Amino acid sequence: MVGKAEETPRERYRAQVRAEIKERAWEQIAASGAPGLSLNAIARQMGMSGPALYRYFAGRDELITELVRDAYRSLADVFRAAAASGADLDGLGRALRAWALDDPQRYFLVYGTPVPGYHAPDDVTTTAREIMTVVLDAARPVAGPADTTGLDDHLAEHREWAGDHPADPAALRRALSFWTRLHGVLSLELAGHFTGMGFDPAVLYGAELDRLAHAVR
Amino acid sequence: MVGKAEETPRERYRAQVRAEIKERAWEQIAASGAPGLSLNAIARQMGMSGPALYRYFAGRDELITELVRDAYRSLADVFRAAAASGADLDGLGRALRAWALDDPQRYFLVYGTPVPGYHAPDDVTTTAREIMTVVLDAARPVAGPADTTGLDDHLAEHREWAGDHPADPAALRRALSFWTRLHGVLSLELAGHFTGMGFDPAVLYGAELDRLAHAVR
DNA sequence: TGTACATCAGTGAACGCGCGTTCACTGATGTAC
DNA sequence: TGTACATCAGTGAACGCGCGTTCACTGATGTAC
Repeated sequence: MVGKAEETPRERYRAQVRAEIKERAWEQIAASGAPGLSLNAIARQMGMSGPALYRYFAGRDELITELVRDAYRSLADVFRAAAASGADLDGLGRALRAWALDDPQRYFLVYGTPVPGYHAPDDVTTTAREIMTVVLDAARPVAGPADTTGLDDHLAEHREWAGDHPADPAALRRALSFWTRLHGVLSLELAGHFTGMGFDPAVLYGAELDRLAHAVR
Repeated sequence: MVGKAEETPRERYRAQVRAEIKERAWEQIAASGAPGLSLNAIARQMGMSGPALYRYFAGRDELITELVRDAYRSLADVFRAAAASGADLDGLGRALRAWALDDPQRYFLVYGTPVPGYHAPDDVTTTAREIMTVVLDAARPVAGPADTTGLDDHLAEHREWAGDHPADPAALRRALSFWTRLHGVLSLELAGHFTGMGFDPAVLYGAELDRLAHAVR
């Protein structure tokens, strides 16, 4: 045995099959949405029998939970990478749109209509916080005009969600607006509500992002 | 026969049953989301057999389509009523939030994650335009500062969605922002993404609406 | 007012389907001596 | 190096379920003469 974390062939194989199951699952979600995800259909597509999947996942719920986790993780990674290479709020906004367009159903799995009854695993809140931290970091340097709505005061008093991040109220406000405004444009675009309206969603998104990056007024 | 539009007892009965089917359908959607809607379950709840529903709807798809239509119609009515009693953008924003909170799954049926493959009936675009017109009317009187992002120019050149509404580019921009920004806050709130974050979604919504009502900068 | 007929709401059985999941098993792969 | 054993991936049959939808029918309600 040489050193640590040796991986046996069997472990490698398991990891590969697990990965392929997830891939097929994403394909299926892309094709017919998360509610239509079927274990048997995945197995069929992989040329194996349904029960075989139970070697890899405890059941349908666990698979979906894993996909949700991966989706959060994926966005967090994208954001961290962007930040690491010097992206500001504007850069994060572009990264977000690229990530969303890359796989709309993945975006919806995270930010879309919740299935009544289903609850995401607790550990994704950690990843969600990680995402928020990156945004808060980027929201900090920019100084915008004062808030006239009383929102800053409210946020100053309710900053649990920011953890111990040293952002000032204006940055909290900007980070939140980054989230809600971009989601507003993005989710309507991905849901197809802009089709046939004439304008280019990218321009709308860009304008919204511009106003955020320079200052939320 | 007295006058016009006489309604026979049978017609009245039919209308009642149809209405009850829809009610139960909404209850079911509220409980387990639109994808989980089942004709048999509705029939069971009404104390009748499954096939009986086929007297009232051609099938599951037609029922859902009807619900989508009703949802759009409902929002359009709310907006028209608000506008008729003198509501400005701020009033429309409040009406929108009330309508959404009143039945979150109805909101999601209109603005939520689209089911790949399903297409809303064409005639809802008429209702959607009606909704947009009310917003455009309200967005008109307010004069805000100039746009610095080039969005106004773009919208001036792509105003198909506004029909022949005489709104100027700034109003087009404000109307669109009304839609995307409020949807951003509202959909995240309804999906539960703000729970546990500390702040009050109503305050965030109110602040966003304030900035819209006074001027989109 | 009464009778013959037409309309139509609702039933029950049935079809075919796909689902998630369990279980006892076969057969291949890896491990220990 | 060879043999005995343990591990474990995958199968096939089965269970129970609910779904949407069709079909031939019963029985009540309404209509025409």
